[in-house]
Amino acid sequence: MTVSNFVHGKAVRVRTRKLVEAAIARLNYRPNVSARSLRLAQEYSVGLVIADSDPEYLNDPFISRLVSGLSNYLSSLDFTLDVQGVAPERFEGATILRKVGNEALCAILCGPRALRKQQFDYLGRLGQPIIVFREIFAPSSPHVAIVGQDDLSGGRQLGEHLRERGVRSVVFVRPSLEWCAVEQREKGLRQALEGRRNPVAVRSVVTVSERFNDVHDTVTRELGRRTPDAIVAATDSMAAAALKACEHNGLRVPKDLLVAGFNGFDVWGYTSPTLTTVVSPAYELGRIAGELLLGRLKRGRFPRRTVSMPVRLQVGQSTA
Amino acid sequence: MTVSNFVHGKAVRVRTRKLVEAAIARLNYRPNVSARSLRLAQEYSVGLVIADSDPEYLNDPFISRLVSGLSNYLSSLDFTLDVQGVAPERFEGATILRKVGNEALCAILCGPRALRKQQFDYLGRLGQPIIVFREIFAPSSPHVAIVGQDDLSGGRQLGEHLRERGVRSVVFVRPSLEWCAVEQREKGLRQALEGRRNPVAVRSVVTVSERFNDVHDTVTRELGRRTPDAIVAATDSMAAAALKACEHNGLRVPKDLLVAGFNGFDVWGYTSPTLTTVVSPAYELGRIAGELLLGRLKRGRFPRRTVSMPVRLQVGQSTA
DNA sequence: TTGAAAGCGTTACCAC
DNA sequence: GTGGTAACGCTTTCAA
Repeated sequence: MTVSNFVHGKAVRVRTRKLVEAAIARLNYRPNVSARSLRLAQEYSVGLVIADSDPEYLNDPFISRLVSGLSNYLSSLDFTLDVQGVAPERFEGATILRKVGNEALCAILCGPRALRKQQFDYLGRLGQPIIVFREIFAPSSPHVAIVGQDDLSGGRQLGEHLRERGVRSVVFVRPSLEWCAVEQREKGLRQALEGRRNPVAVRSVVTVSERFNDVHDTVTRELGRRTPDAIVAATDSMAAAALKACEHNGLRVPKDLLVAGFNGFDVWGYTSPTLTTVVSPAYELGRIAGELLLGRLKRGRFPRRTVSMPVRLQVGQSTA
Repeated sequence: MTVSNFVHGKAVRVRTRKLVEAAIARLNYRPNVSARSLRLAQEYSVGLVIADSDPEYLNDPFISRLVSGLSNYLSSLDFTLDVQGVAPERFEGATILRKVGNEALCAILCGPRALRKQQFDYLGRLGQPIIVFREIFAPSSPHVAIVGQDDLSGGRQLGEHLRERGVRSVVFVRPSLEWCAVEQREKGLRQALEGRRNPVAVRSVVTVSERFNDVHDTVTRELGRRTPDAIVAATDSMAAAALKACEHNGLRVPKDLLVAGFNGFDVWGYTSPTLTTVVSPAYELGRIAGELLLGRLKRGRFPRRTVSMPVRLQVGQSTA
């Protein structure tokens, strides 16, 4: 009865249509997605698994922008986004991966490279279309594509900039939890600063977490040893904390030393002085992943297996 | 065959188990969630619809924390979170509401009160367990519960604080998009400042959006007219932009005027001076909503129909 | 301990 | 234009 109507606008006599509509209203009828999915073998949903030990994983401004971009694109095609954050150690057991309830998956990995590799290979074996964000491994399975940004170049751009500013020593501040993007940023930074005729010394300092207090404490301790010409932090939030630590230690930025970060979302503008940063197209990354994934579902293969978006140096007052 | 095994650890002969395990590995078998859901009439997933005209709706630090709290709690009970952001005008058409693919729903509403009321009533008619965040309407349907925080008290606390600081005129900066929380904050602020023997003048100023530049411009324009004793912004991000506008206009905070915001997540600490703010338990709100919703699914009713979490004034340098 | 059968709500197909 | 039937993959029940 309802069926005939719901064959999606098939020709129906006016009287019948009225009848059906009345019944729908009366019974408060809404189609059951599970039954539909089962019958059609389509799920209309994409899963997103985020390996992050921080329970507030969505606070990361990069991740929240990426998720917005992805979710909005999916929404526009009537797909839903199924999110789950999971501690890196418990990645493989994640419910979102164990059940086939999503037609496709996206993943954001972190942790030591070996662990990430393991997670990456595990994803490849699932046999579902999958997009992994910001990863360096080459897609091994045809089901897997990688969407990222050129963090290596970002690091280099910032390195070149500092070199032009005449910096002779740099401290790079990064969180203990390993992220592929951070590794690349550091690598690019070192390439621009160390490997030349006039090498600039780069020293890495690890903070317990990305939280304000941890970064603030670590940088304060570091400044107690010796004041570098510049501090580069893995993210703008961390750079903001470093800035505060400088202020707290009576150092003026950019007069006594320079400070810079990465991402360029909001934080860079809140601080005094405003931060020099490398702008990430996080929202775009999410949207592109959505496009690739739905294209893959429709046409059966990825047009490209890796996408790398450009990043852009944005000079602020902190390195002026 | 596989069935017997998957009756979830029912007694199985060792040889059979091995056989089944081998088959699972060989076929790369994963149970189909749709079929399972259909059979059991359970979905193992909760939907979250966020009415926000900003496509980057998840960037809002309140929302991202709330979603983290909700999603983590759901994860811990093997539930999934299905997110969709939708423009307030198109709320009722949202895919996430039209299909029964989630056992329960959460909603964050915004926009003019009348529109919100309409959305609220629409949700009540869906007949599914639903939690609405930060809303003032009383739950009409037994399916609906409300989880919020005491923004009215937050506004009052901040108002009292400013009064103690001897403030005589206050500008309240809020975004043009109406949020229930912002209304309450303003109301509380006015209660503390206006309705007394020595009333303090409160003037509301509306910004196009919550974005840095919009707030910065609006506040700069406002400062051109007359400098109030204090600026209170609807959120810390907006307060940070206001702070920058003051700085830009050669005004020193807190010497020339005071500035304060709401939420107390991160931004308050990035600025110079650090911001006075009212701390929101956003992560907790998400977690509590998860508890209520899953409790409701299990036991058939909400133990409470409204929950209101306390907020706390945190004094920073900007009103010292 | 194993397996056969029924049924969840939907859609595709095919008679009427 | 309409409606009956089968099948999607799973779990429950019950008989072997």
